[in-house]
Amino acid sequence: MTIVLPIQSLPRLQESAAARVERELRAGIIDLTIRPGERLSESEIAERFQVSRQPVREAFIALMRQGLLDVQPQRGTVVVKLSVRRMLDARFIREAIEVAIVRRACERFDAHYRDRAASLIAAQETAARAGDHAGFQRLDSLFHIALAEGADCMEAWTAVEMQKAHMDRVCALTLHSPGSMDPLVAQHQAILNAIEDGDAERAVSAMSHHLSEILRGVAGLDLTFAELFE
Amino acid sequence: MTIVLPIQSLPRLQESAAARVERELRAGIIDLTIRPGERLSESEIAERFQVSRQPVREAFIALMRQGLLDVQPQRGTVVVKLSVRRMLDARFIREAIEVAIVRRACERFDAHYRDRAASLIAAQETAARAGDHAGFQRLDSLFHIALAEGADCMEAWTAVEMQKAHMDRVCALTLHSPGSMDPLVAQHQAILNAIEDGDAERAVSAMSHHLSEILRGVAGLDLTFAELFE
DNA sequence: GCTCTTGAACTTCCATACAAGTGCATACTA
DNA sequence: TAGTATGCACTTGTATGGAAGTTCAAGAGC
Repeated sequence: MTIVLPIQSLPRLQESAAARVERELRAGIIDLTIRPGERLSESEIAERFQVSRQPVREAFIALMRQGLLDVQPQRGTVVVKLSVRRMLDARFIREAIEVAIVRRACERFDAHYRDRAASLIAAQETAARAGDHAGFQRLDSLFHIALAEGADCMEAWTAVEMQKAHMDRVCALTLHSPGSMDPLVAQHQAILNAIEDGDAERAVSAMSHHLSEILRGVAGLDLTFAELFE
Repeated sequence: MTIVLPIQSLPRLQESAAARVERELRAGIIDLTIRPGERLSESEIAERFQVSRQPVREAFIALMRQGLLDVQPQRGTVVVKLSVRRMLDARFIREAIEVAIVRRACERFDAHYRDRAASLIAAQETAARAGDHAGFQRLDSLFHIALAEGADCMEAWTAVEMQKAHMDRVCALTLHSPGSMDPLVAQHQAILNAIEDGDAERAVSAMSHHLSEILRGVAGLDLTFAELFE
């Protein structure tokens, strides 16, 4: 007797070419490997990824909707420049949603994700001491996701993710000094503590403060890196 | 001497085929002309709109990102069914953002848009008396947009729009009784009054209450129209 | 009657060719 | 020289054919 796995029910074993191009381009745009203002072209990217123009085009359109590319018909496609205004707008929207998330988390928060959030904070301390910024950033994201999951707000998180990209892109410019991560860990702990206490107002103000502090050190970057800003 | 207008600086005179297909399909999906659970296919829609499959495909992908279509590779595309959960998630996100908008509006609100919001409320009263539900819905949307514009939060509104679709889709099921629009007008007025007074807490609770009342009458629809819900 | 195979008819995904528009350099004209 | 055509090289947008995968029903084999 052979056991037949329901393969067809899985999403798909291999992501599509369009999805791969979009994922890699997105990562490059956010970490500024692909520079703001840079001109892209469907055919050039297609050649680089060894695919046809069509999946590249679909990736371009998707990234345009996310506000990362500017597709100008018959003219060309450019990576949108950084923008203080756009960053502040992103922060405004993100704060609105994440504040609502922690407020709900104070009412009901899955115990499993409370433990997960706590262990993520511990991992962040380790990463901070090791000076592992890339790892820290990944753990930071996972912490916020854990809050959303614990509060049963994953749909809200997908809305946050789009905005987060515009904050991350500007933050990628900052030089990470050795002790820059420690305050963020403490802020995460403060948020989790407030949630565990069920203190909504404290949780909200802790999250609000945290999202402000993330952007500490970006002031003046639009002058230092003027060519990257619009 | 001939005057040459800078035509090339305009966005584009005629929207692309893909944009047109997306716009029309989206409208149909939201007003339930295209029924939840209905099966679509690129070639069928392409024939209906007299375009090739490619722009239809792009429209499908865009609508999938908005959570309105479910594109299953090599299997088919279906209009996602209505979902109470999804509607509540949309309301949660929308409330989070719109509450933040009115809160900001209490701090700074462009006078021009205050007048515009007031005139929109007046127009809503007229539409309500005439029993013009389609017109009322359009005016309702314009009112919320005016708030966002007045508070200088248009980026936030684009985030709201995506969620709004999931609420509108369920609301399209409700039978509009003659007096159902009057309370909504009053709620709009309450929101605007609070903003004019600069009373943030009152504005927030007015908006919150308004967004709750919009969904009045949808309770039990998932049982009455079980085949449209997942 | 039941199980398995097989093939036809669909689907979405990708590659390729062509259409249409933009910008720029070059050459031509007054 | 200044101004104006004009053609070329590029861009994105659309059409179409085929590749890869899924579903389903008909039919062979037991």
